[in-house]
Amino acid sequence: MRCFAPPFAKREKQKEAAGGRNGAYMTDMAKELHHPERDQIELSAVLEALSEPTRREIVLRLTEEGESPCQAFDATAPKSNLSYHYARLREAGITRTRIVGPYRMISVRVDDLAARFPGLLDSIIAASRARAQAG
Amino acid sequence: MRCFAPPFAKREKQKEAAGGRNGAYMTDMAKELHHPERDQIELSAVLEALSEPTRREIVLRLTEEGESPCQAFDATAPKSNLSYHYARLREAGITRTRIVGPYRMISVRVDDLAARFPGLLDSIIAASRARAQAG
DNA sequence: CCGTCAGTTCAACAATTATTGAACTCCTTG
DNA sequence: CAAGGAGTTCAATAATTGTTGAACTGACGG
Repeated sequence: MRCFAPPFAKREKQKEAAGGRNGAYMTDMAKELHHPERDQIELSAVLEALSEPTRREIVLRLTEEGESPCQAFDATAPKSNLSYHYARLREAGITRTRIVGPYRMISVRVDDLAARFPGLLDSIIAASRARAQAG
Repeated sequence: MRCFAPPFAKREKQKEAAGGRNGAYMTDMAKELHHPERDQIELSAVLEALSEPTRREIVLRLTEEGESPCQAFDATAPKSNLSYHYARLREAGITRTRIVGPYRMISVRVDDLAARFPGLLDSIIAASRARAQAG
């Protein structure tokens, strides 16, 4: 946690104009993201994460295309909404995200999920595919 | 919908005492409950319903013991909370409830779920069993 | 350094979920 | 009919989820 960032002179001006924010962002946007260990992946978190349609679509496409840049999903939803969904998927142990310069590559932890909950991801993917084809 | 129930004289008194409720319950508590048709069962609803631990426990026990009276789960949570969970399971198409006098028998729609999302319920049950044994 | 881009964080907001306890409805029995 | 039991409904509440847009951070190139 870096808490000694210098004052943002430019930001002070913008704050006055936008009239929105108090306090500074002091969050450390790390170069390595946290992922739960395989044995920490919880069934409830996985089921809940995958019950949401946007997140299920992301996972479906990732299983079809393999590791992809987050950018590949830009047309799916606004950036900040996607950030939220990526975080939910990652925290649930469903995806892995690695930082490559200004980009992020995201992939499904297929092996971990299969080891942890055999058949679960496959059945959800299959159901999603059937739905996508019928729709 | 029965809308011509007589005024509840006794209830009027209790309302004064309890100081809580306005208006009459006019909901028709039918003898037959609505269940979605097999092809109306939605993946999101199923995943979300089963992401909740109490509901998952109910379903797990039902698959082990077969159709059971709701009473069998009385120790799991308070009655009103159970009513809520039963309704969520039923609406999601996961369980079937039939009314037998003052009792309700509840069962899992195993065949429907298997037909609709092959392998899904099995993998969730298996994961829940593994968890129950480890816990 | 500045400007741009990729993606995140934040706060606000609306919607939804899960829980609670009292009142309710329906059924059964005496 | 009254009483009791099974289970539901209702309204209130707290917590959580999903969305939004502005501000932010870090990387990169000129």
